[in-house]
Amino acid sequence: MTFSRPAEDEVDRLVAAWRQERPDLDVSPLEVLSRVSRLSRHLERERRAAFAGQDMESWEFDVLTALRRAGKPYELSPGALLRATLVTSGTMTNRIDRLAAAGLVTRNPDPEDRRGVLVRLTEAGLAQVDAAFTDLLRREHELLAGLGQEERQALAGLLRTLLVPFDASAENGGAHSSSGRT
Amino acid sequence: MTFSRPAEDEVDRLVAAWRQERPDLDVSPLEVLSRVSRLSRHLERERRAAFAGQDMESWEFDVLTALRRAGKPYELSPGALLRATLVTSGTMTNRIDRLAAAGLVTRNPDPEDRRGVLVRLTEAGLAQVDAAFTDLLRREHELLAGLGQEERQALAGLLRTLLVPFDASAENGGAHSSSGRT
DNA sequence: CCGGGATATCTCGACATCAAGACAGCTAGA
DNA sequence: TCTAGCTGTCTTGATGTCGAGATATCCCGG
Repeated sequence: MTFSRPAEDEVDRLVAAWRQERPDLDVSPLEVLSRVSRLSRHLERERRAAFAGQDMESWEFDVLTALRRAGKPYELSPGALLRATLVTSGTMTNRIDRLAAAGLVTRNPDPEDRRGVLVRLTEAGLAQVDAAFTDLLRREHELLAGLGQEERQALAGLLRTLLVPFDASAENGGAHSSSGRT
Repeated sequence: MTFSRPAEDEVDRLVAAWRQERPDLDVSPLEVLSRVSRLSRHLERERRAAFAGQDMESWEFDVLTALRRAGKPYELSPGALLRATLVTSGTMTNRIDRLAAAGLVTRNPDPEDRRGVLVRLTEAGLAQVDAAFTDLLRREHELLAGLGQEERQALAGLLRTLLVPFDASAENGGAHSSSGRT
């Protein structure tokens, strides 16, 4: 094996195998979508390992950053949080329970809607999320080291094109207050 | 709101919020990596919904396609399967148990290594995976409708660059037999 | 003012995943 | 040949997530 072939990834091998087995099908969509799935899985694994060092779980981080982004007073409804993190309502209730038990958020009644609840970051929560976020950015910056500035922008733009249809259909939801998964 | 602004996605909003709250940080990595995570999550949700129509779970599909890709006799070890699907060994044992109970695979002793097992697709498994895969490709093709041929290739290439370091470090694993997540 | 439908959150049970460790069998070197 | 270490698979217990449904409240039209 020489040294200079443009590096192959697992998806290249996977696609080649499919072309062998099913030459009748156009498997080219996998070149993009399979890479998105696999990359996401690797990223998730990295995040998990990295957060483990600072007593922080990946799911905690997702919720806390959504609150942090919202700005003072760092307060969002469970509904806004579940739209931001793309989980179901049952999952979010459970997450809030545990974050509250850990003292990172408080759960307060919404003065304007008696069905509602407002989840607010505590001092401790704010401190933890700021530390973890700074750290995450540093690590993610390294993951992108292989790409130049222009390439990153191109990549971001292409991904946005794929993402817009999904985020648009969820648009109605709730006053598109905040949202997004870090 | 006019109609022609270049469409925004949730990540644009998320990044804008961070720039407001933490102008001291360079959050540009999120433009790429947050989109990868969110897109993957949306794709997963789509797949789940789509497969539900044909008595097929997303995790079953992942395992069956890995076997299908391997070519006749559609047989791989649990180890190869877990590397292909990026799950842990305990998860794979559990998956194989359930697939075998459903009659989609059989579990046979490896004649060359008495610790080993070979998982093989049954006729029923082969039929199911071929049907599901054809269907998946059709749907994934539609998801990419927003991009032209050249854009897809560019996107695939950029993602490969990010993926190579991960897949390379796993390279040693097991005779890089097959692998890949569909 | 009332009823019906929408919305916000929570409850509950099923289930898939992970992490760590148990164990049998392989393999290379003394 | 024996042993030490490695590999491949399975076991176990904890945990997070989903999906469906329950409940309370809101809001609009009549």
